[in-house]
Amino acid sequence: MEKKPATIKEIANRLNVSVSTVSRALHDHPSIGLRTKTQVQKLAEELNYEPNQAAISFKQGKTLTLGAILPNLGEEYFSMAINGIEDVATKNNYTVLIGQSHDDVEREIKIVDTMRRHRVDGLVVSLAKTTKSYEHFEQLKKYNIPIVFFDRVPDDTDAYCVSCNLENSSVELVDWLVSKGHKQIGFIKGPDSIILSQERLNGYYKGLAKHKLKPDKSLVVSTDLSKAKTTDAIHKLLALKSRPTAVITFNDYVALDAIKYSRSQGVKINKDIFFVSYANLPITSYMDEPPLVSVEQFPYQQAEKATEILFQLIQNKGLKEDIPKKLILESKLVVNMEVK
Amino acid sequence: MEKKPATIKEIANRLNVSVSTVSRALHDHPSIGLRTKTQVQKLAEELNYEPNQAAISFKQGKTLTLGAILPNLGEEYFSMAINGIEDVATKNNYTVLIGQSHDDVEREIKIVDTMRRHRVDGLVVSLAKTTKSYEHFEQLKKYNIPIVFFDRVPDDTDAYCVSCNLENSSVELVDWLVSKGHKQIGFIKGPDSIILSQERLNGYYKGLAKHKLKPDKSLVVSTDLSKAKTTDAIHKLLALKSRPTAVITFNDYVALDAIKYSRSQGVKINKDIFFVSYANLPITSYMDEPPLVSVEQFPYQQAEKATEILFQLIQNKGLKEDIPKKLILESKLVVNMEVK
DNA sequence: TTATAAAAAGGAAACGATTTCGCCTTTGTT
DNA sequence: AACAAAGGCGAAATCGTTTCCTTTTTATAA
Repeated sequence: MEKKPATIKEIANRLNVSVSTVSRALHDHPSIGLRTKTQVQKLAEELNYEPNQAAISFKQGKTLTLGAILPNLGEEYFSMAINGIEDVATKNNYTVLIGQSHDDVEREIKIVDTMRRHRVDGLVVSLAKTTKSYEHFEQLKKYNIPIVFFDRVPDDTDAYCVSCNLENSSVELVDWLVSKGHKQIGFIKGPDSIILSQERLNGYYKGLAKHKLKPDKSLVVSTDLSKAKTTDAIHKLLALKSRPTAVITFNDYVALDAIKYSRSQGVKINKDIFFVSYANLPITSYMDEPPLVSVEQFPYQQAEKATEILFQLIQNKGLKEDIPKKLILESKLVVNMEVK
Repeated sequence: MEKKPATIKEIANRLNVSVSTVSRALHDHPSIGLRTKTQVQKLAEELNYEPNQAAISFKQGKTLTLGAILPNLGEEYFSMAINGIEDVATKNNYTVLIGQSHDDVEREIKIVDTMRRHRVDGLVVSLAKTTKSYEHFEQLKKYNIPIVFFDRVPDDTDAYCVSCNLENSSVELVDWLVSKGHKQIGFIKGPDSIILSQERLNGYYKGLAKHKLKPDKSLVVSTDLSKAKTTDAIHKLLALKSRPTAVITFNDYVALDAIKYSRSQGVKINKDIFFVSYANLPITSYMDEPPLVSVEQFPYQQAEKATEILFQLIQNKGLKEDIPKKLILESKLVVNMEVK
């Protein structure tokens, strides 16, 4: 019971052949005779032989391991994303090493370090919301470890990124609200460090312009995504003399916090004030008063695409010219049918 | 830019010392003189030397990698658990290889295989709900890969397990309901393959007995945790001539599905029927009508403990006698304060 | 000084698998 | 019958580190 796993050497000894023969036999190499081949394979089976992945990784300089660095798996958005990563990895016979930054740059840096030491073959990353400098990722180039970012992508033209275009659907969000008769549309903005915060805002302004509504600074408030700041933000909107009749929130979590606070202030949700949002998370289906409309950002697909691109990078160690640096998926407006 | 990472050999050559000296210098070995030591360390710094983890893993037969096999990270319960695993792993300088079974045994088996090939040093596992045979885990003993299960643990006296005692709090759940005047208490049971399903039920019966309420088979219905089956289950309860005034559900997700369906049937939640549950997930805090009481099962702590035990097993390759096979944490009744 | 111990450093094997090169048999061709 | 081609296999290098065992150098005591 305490015996070590069988090695090629052992098989070789027992059969009185060389290790090279065993290795080749196990790989179905043409230069090994049928007799020896079957003999070897049979014994390997019997001895329960498993190639030592660590040895192979070492020899080949490939670990068959991918790193995934995400802000927080507790957010459904990212747990959906990890599924995309895992699925593609599995298809390619890879495993996934995980690291959560918990939206903390320091932690992110440490994780990158660990991943590098473990010599992962590549990295799929969604940035912490506080990440502003990308040095820790730059380093990896020296080690030839390719990276693909998704969703929370860096502001770096040279990086491979997969993200969702939110501007168009932000405009559509305004379209939809206007079509329902709204003229005072509030906007809860996310942190500037997240690039897509700006994209959402741009769409919002474009949408207003499209409908000849003039933008009103007081209708735009910010949150760092914490419950406290979100509450502050919605509080400001509620306190306005001309209260908005609809509010676009950064994402579903922000929407939920905002909705909760609003309700506590006696606001009738989706009546006095309509809430619309981004992400379209499954958990909102459990809500009694979910955001009426949410922009689906396809986290699974984003992560899936990102991982596929990563594999291209891993394989095409040479010609990377034909791999697009920026892949932009289109987001999609989803109207919650159950409501109304 | 295309140069390979620096190796010990390179450092040795440049300084005209042997590789063994470099290796020892980097490890602060006493038999290396201060002069050489600092020289080596300085050059290592300059060359940006990083030990090749793959080589070390290979040499030492340790990968500094842990496997975590969980049903589904999309469930908040397990994403909280993975945090516990990751935190302990990080503290021990380990990384976590992840695998989601998605509650499918076949997938679970494949993941175990992959993990074994990658020669993880140990495994933290929460079983798929359909897992009934544990052969795929048994095998790992041959490879000396220790396993610790948590929450969804096997029915195997020989396995290391960390779980929560739910019987006591199930009794308390009944206590609480009875104290609120309930006499007709429904129970939505989970699948038998999950051991804790039975424990919950036992507690329920004990609780009834304690208060001299006689058990009524028709008040106990089952779900496989899918939305459809849960809906079936709650439907049966609602159809009873003597409807329950309170329902104990398998977990928060089941509660949410049941609540949703009940509401659609015109039931006034936590008025006509009170819902209580297990898990106490953060997402329920977003609900307007969450389960009134939920049994906190401390997923983070369970996973944390499990991982700590795993490290003991990894380290004490010899004397495992003093490590408890079954660690049982106590669950805790949490009354949702915001409601009522 | 010399003998001897302690300190510092080097040599080399080992870990498990892959792979290049080359050797020795067959077998086939003319 | 002679020689080439191909089939089947082995030896050895290699990947980067660690570690046991020597060897050399330096310091200390006799």
